Amino acid sequence: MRILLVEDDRPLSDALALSLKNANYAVDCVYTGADAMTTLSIGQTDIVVLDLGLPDTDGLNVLKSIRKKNATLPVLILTARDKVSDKISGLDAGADDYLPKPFEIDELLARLRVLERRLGTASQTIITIKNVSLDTAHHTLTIDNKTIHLPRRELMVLKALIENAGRVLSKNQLENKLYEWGEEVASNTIEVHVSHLRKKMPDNFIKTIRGVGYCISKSGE
Amino acid sequence: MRILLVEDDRPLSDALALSLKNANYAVDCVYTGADAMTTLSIGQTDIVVLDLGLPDTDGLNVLKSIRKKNATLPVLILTARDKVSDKISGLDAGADDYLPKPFEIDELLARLRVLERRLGTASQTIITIKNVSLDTAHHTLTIDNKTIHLPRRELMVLKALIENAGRVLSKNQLENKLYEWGEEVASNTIEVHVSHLRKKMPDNFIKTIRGVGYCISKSGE
DNA sequence: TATAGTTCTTAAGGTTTTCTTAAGCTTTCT
DNA sequence: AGAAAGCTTAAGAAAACCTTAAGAACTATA
Repeated sequence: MRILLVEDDRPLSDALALSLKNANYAVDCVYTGADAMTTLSIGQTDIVVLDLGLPDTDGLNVLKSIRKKNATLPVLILTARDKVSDKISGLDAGADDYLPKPFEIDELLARLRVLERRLGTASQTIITIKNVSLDTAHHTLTIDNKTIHLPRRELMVLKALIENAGRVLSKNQLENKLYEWGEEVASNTIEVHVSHLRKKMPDNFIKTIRGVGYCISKSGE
Repeated sequence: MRILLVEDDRPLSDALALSLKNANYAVDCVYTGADAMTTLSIGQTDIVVLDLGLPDTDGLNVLKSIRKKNATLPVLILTARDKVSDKISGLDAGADDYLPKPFEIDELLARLRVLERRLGTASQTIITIKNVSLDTAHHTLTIDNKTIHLPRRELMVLKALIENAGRVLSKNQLENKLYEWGEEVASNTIEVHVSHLRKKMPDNFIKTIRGVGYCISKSGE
């Protein structure tokens, strides 16, 4: 799950980014509305966390631009303004949620989970397909009542595939879910992780679609 | 657009219903969780506005029942509880939004609009786990009927973990529970405390989940 | 206020796990 | 058969975590 964090206050941005990373999100930080739009045009963002008090433009304008191009991308607004009227205009401009500062990071995380869940990419902590269930909080995979531990990256790959069950994800898309900017990887890492995963999972659970990518079918078969 | 309003306080319910009707919603009013479920089974409801303080059951249970039957029906929670933890448990139980009382009707309406738009597209003093029990009031730890003294910080770590048994707490979260503002710590303190704690506790009582944090399972194993 | 006894934080070094890379092998398609 | 794509494996590098010990910072007591 990849989050675009638009927050001009560096210390706050850094702290948030850290917490988000700890919660296993990939985070791209930008500090201006213009940069936000540029990043969004690349199309890798799953959720936007947007501070309204930006230096270059009013955050609300950024929000409106986002909405013009993408009607469904989840946007969570973050702001010091706490008048009810601000809230209302934010929500009406197309935000999916609104969190007034100061807030507790745990609440932000909870609200993000709501947005994530809504993405269809059901991201409760436990995701189940057939006899396989993945506990993303405890990093464990349970198959037929046997529980094993999964390392971070393998978990991320499996999670992405399960969340998108029925759809094919290319290696590139998977890489984008695993790695942030400037952290790109230049080898067959994904293949390796998939290989490791397969050893731990039922046969043929992760299918390869040659020339396209990987896929887990919704029914598990 | 048809709203199910679940609110047991008659005057409030009447007032809300009126405002909602003025805002062009169809409103079904019920005053108990049981009635709510009955109404929902008819399947005409678009959005649920749910008060958590109901006479017959805890609103959270109603919410969970709703979620079992319908994963996507938008639910907005309304409640007097305003602790962040309440919010989080509400959101995690499947609510789409959360509005603490008292609120302004206009904000409720704005939040309803968001949901609408989307439609288009431990508190006990003594906690015991297995042979370990922690008396949070007296700051003592008892293992197999032997009482052990714990230094303050170790106790805080253990308490946090035990109170959240079954959940994984990151080092960061633990730090947040231990240190106040301006008291932040810049080293591996948590690791050290955990290390010390482990010497005093049953083997494998505190598990580490690499890349995530620490966890004590509810059963102790 | 001095002193002794705890307790806390840091930091360094050691251990274990996890990640990436790269090379060679296998499958699939033309 | 040959080429391209994918799979597997192993090894070194990197990251995360654990342990220990030393000194700083408390606390209690005289």
